[in-house]
Amino acid sequence: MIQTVRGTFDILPDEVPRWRLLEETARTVFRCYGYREIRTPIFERTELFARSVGEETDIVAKEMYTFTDRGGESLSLRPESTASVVRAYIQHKMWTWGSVVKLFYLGPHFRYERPQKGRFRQFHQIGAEAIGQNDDPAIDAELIEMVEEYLDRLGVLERALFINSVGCSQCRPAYVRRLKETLAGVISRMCENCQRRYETNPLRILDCKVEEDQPFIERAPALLDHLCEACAAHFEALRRHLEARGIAYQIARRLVRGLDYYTRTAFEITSARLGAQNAIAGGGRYDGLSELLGGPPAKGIGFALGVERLLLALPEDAAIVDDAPDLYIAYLGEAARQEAFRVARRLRRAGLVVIYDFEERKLRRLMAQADRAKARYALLIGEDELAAGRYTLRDMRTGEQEALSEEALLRRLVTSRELSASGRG
RNA sequence: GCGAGCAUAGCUCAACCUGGUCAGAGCACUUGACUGUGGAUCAAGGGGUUGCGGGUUCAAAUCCCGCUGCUCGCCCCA
Repeated sequence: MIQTVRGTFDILPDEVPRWRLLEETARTVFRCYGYREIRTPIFERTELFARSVGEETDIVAKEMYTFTDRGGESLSLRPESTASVVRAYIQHKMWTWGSVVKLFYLGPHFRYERPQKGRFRQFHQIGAEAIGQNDDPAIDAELIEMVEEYLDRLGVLERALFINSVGCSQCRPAYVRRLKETLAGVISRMCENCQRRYETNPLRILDCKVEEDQPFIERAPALLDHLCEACAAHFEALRRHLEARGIAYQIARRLVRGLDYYTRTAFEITSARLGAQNAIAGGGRYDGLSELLGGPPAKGIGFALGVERLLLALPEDAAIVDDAPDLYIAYLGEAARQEAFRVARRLRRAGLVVIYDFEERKLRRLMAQADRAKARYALLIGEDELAAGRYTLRDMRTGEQEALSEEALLRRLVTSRELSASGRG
């Protein structure tokens, strides 16, 4: 039997409503903040990710699905989307669109990782980017507010917002040197991972969770205390903006981001309901990424959110069955069968969800089918109905039945559908 | 890349430790009790080379080895 590839899965019809809820709520909320949807290709030139995400990062070094196409070009399935969006910003000269361009995206992304709870090889992200000449911290605060608003609307509980600043090209290199100097004498006593990070990505040492390493990390200088004046002012302003907006946050002095392009603002939203992979959303500022990709100077901030993880943190009752049929037609006999097909077509044209069985069965079985399909109404067409020119409509909730002409039937069903639609809100 | 756990009917599981009555149950499915009326009840039925391969044994779902897959954790990240 051929099965789904490791780390991938089918989203079956029963689960699709939950996915649609997340996607449609995102579109609704982000649009209110002036963000517009962009759809970039699923694969790009490998170079795009190598230059933006960073050659040395795990994502690029060992997690990308990279292949050579028939033209000999190295391409990669996207492991994230910020690089693509910035590429599009440059390619389509979006700086001419206005001072800050706000875009959002959603779709599948790919990383070759060992699957576990909340982590897959094909996974889905929803994200947004604000790119332009302006790096006003109010833009950062608004973006964070938007994510919080989105999660509030979905009812995601047990979550926390952490913020930090990772500095800029002015202050971070000096800090990293200072960090390495501080740890130089003790690094040999720290865990293997930290020894490796010391060489590849010293900032990540701050993230280490090994108990024995904590005393060393506690004594290490914090990036927040070594920001340049401009970065420090930016971070203070961000805090004031968040407070003015009534958004509760915690400062996580050890929060760093894994991708090379991040600068200044870094934030993360976690949920206690997830497991080891407890980050639902993460993001930050990436001033200078445009230049890195050969574009004009530009500032930017964005975030990405893991759909599979968000699903884990969603309330149980968020699943809504939105495709229950309006009508199940139970016909008896060949003549009634033809009549059923004709009536169904007319009702479907009016937007009603109409189903029937293709097999002849006893009426008892047909009614059971209607019940199981959760149809709102059942329509009976048999010899009596054909002779009278009126169909028997049964309300599956109350069991009440009445004989209706085709016109009356259409009116009744359309009205019923409108009522239930407005009732659901 | 590393570590641990688990693979029995469509689904959830039992039998495995202490090898040996045909591998069972619930749910789901089909049919009937109920000739044109659903949800309940009762009955009958279909569906498994116990993940794959090898070994031990008179005998393997059960014990041993290998492989594959899944899950969780490390790592990394959303």
